[in-house]
Amino acid sequence: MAEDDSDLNVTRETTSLRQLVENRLRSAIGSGRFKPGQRLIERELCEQTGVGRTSIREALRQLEAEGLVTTIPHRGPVVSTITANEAAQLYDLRGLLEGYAGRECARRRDPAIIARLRKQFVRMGEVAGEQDRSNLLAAKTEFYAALLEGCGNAFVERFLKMLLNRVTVLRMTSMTQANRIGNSLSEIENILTAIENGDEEAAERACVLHIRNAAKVALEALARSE
Amino acid sequence: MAEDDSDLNVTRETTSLRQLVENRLRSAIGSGRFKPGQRLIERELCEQTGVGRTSIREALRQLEAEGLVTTIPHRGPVVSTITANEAAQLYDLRGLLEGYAGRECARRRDPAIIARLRKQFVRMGEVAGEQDRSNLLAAKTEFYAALLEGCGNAFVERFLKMLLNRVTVLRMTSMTQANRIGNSLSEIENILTAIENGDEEAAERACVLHIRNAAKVALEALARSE
DNA sequence: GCTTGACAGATTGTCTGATAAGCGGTCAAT
DNA sequence: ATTGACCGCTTATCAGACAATCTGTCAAGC
Repeated sequence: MAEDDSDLNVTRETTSLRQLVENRLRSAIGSGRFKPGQRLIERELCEQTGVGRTSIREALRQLEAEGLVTTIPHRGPVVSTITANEAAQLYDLRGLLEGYAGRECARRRDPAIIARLRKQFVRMGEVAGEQDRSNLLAAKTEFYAALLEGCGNAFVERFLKMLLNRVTVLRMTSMTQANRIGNSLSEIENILTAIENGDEEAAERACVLHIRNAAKVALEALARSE
Repeated sequence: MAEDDSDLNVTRETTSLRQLVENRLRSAIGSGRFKPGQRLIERELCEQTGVGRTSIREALRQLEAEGLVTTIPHRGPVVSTITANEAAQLYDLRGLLEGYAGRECARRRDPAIIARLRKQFVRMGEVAGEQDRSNLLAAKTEFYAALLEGCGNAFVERFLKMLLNRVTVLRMTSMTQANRIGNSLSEIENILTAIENGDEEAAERACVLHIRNAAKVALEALARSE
């Protein structure tokens, strides 16, 4: 267990092609470059990425397992769509898991995690006024990442990451992040202070409330768009 | 929505080969035919299943995404092992999710689900005395399946299925199902009656308690085996 | 004896090309 | 308007090939 900070751990960046493709596709879907419902034709992906069909197909299988794409037999993969009903379930579960994560963060009070959370919160405040929302979104993403890692449960972390990917796609469907993102700042502050104070109950409640509010906005927008 | 029970919905049996392979491998792992830590060599799997490498590999990618196998670069896939620490996290999350499932079952009180639960519970009682535990295990599996479906949340259902698969592998690691399975009958009865009564709190508590007890036994056995 | 370096075998990672099968749309015939 | 045959597109799956890389071994050197 002799791990000092002089990190010799060389994690090779040369990941497998499949892995790269997987990440590329994931972010392409998350960013809206591939829209929900859109067909993803293997041959086209081959041309666009420059890799063989093998790697494309295997990457697609993983995304399929994550629920990000749905494969229709003999028709091919499409970017997963989501119904209002499923979206509600998604947010329900997210609330449950993120509540757990918040609670655990508050219980553990890992200084490193808290520092990361606070840093991102501060950054959110700084960039909240900007026209371009991408900085704010980035800070928020980082905040969540810290929250997930902080809960100390790899399974929760993994599942929440999956759910977040799906939520991102949902945003693409219903085009609803701009207004909401500002309002949620105070909610996030509540989460942060509860964690800093080690108040498990409050942290859980704050997380759940935060997700509930997000869910409300998203579901309304989704209903409107149908 | 005119769906009567004369079900014309012909869902093709002829699933894809990849799907079949995936299920085969999953159950081979779940049944202990492939043991944790064991290497799974593609070519051997090809010979054993009689399908090409493509299908094998794609099936492996899905199992990898589920966490059931771990692929070591340029070395190949192995059946995932699990540390005591991870196992504790696994059970924590399972408690959380199954608690939710129990609560939701109690809230919804779907008669069809309740009937299934009760049926399996009765069956458990009938076969509890048998020397061969497989009937009991089957009933328990069915009971869980009904509980998961009954919660009405596809995401919860899916995640819990993943976790259950991992737990099954864990059993293979620590060889500990025989004694426990009998003791849990009364716990299961508590779950069932709480759901039948529509008592959400009690259902959640009963589920969580059930998992906690299961976790304790499993973790002790796991610790002993290390 | 222990470390180092080189070598060989095993296995995956990836590509290519080929064939069969299934889905969806078109279009003529009834 | 419905039916049925036809056709193109795309996947599903296979076989074979080659490079990259991991692992273990074994001899050489200190």
